[in-house]
Amino acid sequence: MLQVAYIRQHPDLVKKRLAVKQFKDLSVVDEVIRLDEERKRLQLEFDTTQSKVNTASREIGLLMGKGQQEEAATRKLEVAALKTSLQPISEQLNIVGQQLQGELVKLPNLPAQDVPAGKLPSDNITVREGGAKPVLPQGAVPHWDLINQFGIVDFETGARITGSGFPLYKGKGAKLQRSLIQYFLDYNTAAGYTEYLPPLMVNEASAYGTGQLPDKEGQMYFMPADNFYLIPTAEVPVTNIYRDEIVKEEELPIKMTAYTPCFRREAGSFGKDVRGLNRVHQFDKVEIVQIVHPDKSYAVLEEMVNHVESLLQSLELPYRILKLCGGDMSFASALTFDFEVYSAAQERWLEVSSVSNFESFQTNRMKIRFKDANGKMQLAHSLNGSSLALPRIVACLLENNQAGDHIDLPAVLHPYFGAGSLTL
RNA sequence: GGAGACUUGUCCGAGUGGUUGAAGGAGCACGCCUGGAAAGUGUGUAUACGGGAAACUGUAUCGAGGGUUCGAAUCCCUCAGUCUCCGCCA
Repeated sequence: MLQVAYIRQHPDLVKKRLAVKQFKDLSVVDEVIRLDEERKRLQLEFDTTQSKVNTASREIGLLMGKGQQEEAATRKLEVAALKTSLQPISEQLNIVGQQLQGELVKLPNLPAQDVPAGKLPSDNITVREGGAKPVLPQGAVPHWDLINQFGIVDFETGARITGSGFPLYKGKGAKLQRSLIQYFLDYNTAAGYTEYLPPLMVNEASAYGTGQLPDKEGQMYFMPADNFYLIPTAEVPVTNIYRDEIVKEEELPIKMTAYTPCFRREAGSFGKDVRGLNRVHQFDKVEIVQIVHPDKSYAVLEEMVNHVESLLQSLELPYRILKLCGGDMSFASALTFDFEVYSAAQERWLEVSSVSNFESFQTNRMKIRFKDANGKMQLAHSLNGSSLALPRIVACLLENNQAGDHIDLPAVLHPYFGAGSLTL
């Protein structure tokens, strides 16, 4: 959530930046400013009247202490009158406060200065590429065929147990998942991230904190009996670890990593985009999250990008890093880098990670703050990234390394998988 | 699932209707003391939203939300959470 004070001070700048993010309804900004002024007016009125009530009440106490009952009774009437006049003010103040909040949550985060303008994924800028696209053997097939050949993921049975998009990993397929998770977590903890295993369901306040609510509730699975949401990413529970906390400045940066399954409803997709492991309702992911000093967040973003890049390099997959344009970025992000790996048999790029700086957008909602050197309260900045989402990594590993009767695995995975290749 | 206890500031902990934003302690900051440090000692130390050039000042906040009252951390109701005992259970 943007800070009202900032909007008030820089309305034109805010509008300009929102336009980069393809946010059309700029009247929201004016409405926020108007409601904020209205709120201040009412607040002042409420405070002055309440102040009179408080003073009178104190005096009544003193009078009664002195046994001057009659005078006390007179003053009570006075207070009653004040309170009657206070009622509509307080109601109005509440309404205006809610309206202001309602408008405020409509505004996405402002994109950073160097976010490219543009609406579509094609407007994203390729920052760099790495790894070489493999030359596949004759008769190479996409991963959904390999999965069947090797008997490692069973979509039909998963669909029977739950529904489509809920893969059932089996045998070496299940072990490959476990190997990847373990490797990713080890890689992250070696870089100083603290490992967490968080709850997989969150309450409303947590979903609101990271920006999933109020806007995108349709993307999450919801359990009405208990008012819980299944997490779409570990980002939600992990970032919320510090919700409503005032941390010590020297505790920053806080680096956290977690493996969780992720649940996404993702209605409305079809065709080859969703074939096989390309897009599923439940998948495994290892996430990294940092809570940092505002002055450092862009340096940390770069550090996280490098971290994920090295991880991809270690998997020996061809990849590219994109700087997302304003129109393709998420609601809460100020700057995002997407990582895609090249799926050689499908001949397409698949997104496997998204690393973002949210600046104070999430921490403002969650009230994650620290006291700076001057003793001033400041919002921390939050960042997160995938390292990595598994299904598409698996798709690429399978497709790019297929060798007839087996699939070669990158060296880093051998100790985890207990073998150098996946065989029939 | 049943019964009970509890939820106060960064932390511990007092406080059952009237200057209580909240005693006391710890921690932290600054100063004194010291060759330096520890100990000792003095002072300060919540957040949000307002007003004010500033000094300063108003309002709210003692798990959350309602209520009673001129006045609530203190009384009542609802909800959430923590702990203990019993039951059940991987």
